[in-house]
Amino acid sequence: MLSERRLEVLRAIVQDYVGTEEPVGSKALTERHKLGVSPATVRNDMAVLEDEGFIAQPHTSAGRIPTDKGYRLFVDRLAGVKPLSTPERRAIHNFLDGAVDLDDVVGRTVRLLAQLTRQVAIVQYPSLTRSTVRHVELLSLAPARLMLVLITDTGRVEQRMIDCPAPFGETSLADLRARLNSRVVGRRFADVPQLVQDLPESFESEDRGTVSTVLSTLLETLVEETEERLMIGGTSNLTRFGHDFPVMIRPVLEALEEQVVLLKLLGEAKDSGMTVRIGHENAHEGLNSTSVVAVGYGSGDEAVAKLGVVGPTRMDYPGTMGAVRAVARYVGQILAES
Amino acid sequence: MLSERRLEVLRAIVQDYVGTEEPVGSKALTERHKLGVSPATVRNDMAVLEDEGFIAQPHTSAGRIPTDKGYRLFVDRLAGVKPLSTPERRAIHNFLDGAVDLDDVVGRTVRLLAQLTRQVAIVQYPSLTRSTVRHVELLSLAPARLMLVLITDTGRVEQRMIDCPAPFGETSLADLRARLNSRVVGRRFADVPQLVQDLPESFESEDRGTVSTVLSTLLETLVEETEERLMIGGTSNLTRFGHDFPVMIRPVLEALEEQVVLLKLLGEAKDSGMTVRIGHENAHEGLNSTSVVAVGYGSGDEAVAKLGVVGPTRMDYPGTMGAVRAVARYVGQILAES
DNA sequence: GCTGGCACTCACGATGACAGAGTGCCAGGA
DNA sequence: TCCTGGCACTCTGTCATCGTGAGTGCCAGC
Repeated sequence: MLSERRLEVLRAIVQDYVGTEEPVGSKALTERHKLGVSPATVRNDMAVLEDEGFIAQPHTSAGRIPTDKGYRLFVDRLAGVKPLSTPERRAIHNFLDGAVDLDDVVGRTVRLLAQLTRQVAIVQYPSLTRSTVRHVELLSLAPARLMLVLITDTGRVEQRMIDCPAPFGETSLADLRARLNSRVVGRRFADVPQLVQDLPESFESEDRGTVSTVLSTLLETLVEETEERLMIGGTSNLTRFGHDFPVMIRPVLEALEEQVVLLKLLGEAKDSGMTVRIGHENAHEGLNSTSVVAVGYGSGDEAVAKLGVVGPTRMDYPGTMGAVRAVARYVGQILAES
Repeated sequence: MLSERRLEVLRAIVQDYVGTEEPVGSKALTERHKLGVSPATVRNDMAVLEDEGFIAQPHTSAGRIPTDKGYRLFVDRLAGVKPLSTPERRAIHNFLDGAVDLDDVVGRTVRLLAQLTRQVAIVQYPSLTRSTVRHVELLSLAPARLMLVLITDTGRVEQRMIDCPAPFGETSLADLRARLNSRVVGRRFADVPQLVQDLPESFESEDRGTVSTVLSTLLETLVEETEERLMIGGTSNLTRFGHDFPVMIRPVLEALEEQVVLLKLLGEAKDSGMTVRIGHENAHEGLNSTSVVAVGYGSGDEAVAKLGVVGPTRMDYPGTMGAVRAVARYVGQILAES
């Protein structure tokens, strides 16, 4: 259907439009790109591309702009991932190497990503359930008050207060702590529920209530959707959205404030490989005029969480994808070292 | 200088302008408010108010709008703090009571405040240094790897990884943990440095290095400016900023992304009582056209942190102040209970 | 299947007229 | 001394008009 040249025309339109933010016409195209044909020919090609739904006119007698479908084709077939420049690569290292703490890593990553892509960055904390248990700690804060601390191999630390049904002695506490750890350390959090199921049975009846309470708090902490956390940054980049920006920006800001929406957004991304969702491909209505580029990251082969950026559909896809991928890889490395 | 009636005129101007977002003229004023005088008289009063710098004209033959100085006078002498309605009060309770966790409390507070005031909300986590030590925990994650966990009476939990210079035995660990806690529990974090100063001396020389490392990590965690954390929300309310909003919004978004700026902003607020900073009274340039309403909150008399909102200078001061104060009080209560 | 030419469309900017809101000032009255 | 009504003036915002230019679609010819 689409000859090589027509694809070339589409690519040129996307590139020009991303650069100039203005509808691009046939004449300008032939001037800026060596297509080897006349404007009239390009016009014919454009008419075809428009029929097929890849480009559109804001109004008669204006240039064309790519549609979501056009960007989709561009991303899938016409563009690669642009590798970062050496200075950019170095910037990533410099910026992330100073982190002292998982919060710090995530915070720096968000800022870095926002800066590199000049868009809104979202970084999910390593998911508990997909991580491995490094340690589980139980502290006694008051006679009938415990604190449960979960530590993952990715450096994430989660804590919960527990009000015990009955006072819990130091010996019982040490006992529970030891048994708990011997069962779960080194295992995946997702498997923890099974591994601790029968634990209350092995305790004296007076302690059994407390042990059950502790375990149920532990399990609650692991519930997906609840345990997910994320950080967001670079919202001021939304101001570069375009001329029609007052209209566009509000729903986007609103969507970005809803953790649930963002988590769903990242959740829709594939577990492996990069996911690009363009305009209306995003389920959330407020994000219908944005594109999301997301990718999983992790210390090993498996992704423990995702990160990505949100920007106007009119974005530099190759560059953005390159930055997102590079950052994700390096964050993975850092987590592996910690 | 300023007669009672002139102040009344200023109040009317502020109220109308806040409501309509449009310069207010003498005729409209006399119609909407029972000033008991004619437009011409109001015009004369306005001329005086303008001479004194309380109001200004965007251009000749337009109505007047209050200046920063005008708002200042309004806040100081013409308006009180508007108490919340019962439904609003109830909403605060309902919204905050479900929190399970300090993160949760802070998160809910931010959302609540943003919703009540329809502005950008900022909530600082309880400062470590101003809180009291509830517990200090040391965990051994690997032979030469410790985790330090600090727990405050306000429910804040902070953790740090520590790489020890030498392996550290379980006995030494228990010893250090016990001595540390016996010295600091119940004391203010600010006093901790003095209290632990001489601790390394009482340890065997082989452990002394590790003990020092632990202590220095502990002290680093307490450094002001570093230990401060905060959460922000309601940025989508910036879209209600006004017509000239594309220009205004960018610097504000940028400022809001800089934790340092925000911390300084809250830091400028008085420790007790409510602080209102109007327009140019804010040191940060990007916030020159915003006002900040901030107040300290705490579980007792003393403030452990601050919270507040950022909005256009053209804001409903009495209402905003009422909401900020009410939320701060209730958050204080919640912290005291936890 | 490509090209040049041509008529047509439409957004955008400049211009000018006009209405409306608001002001400042002044002279007269309480 | 202070308030008021009246009046001339200023300025913005809006609307209609018009010309320009970019861009299109179509067609006939190569």
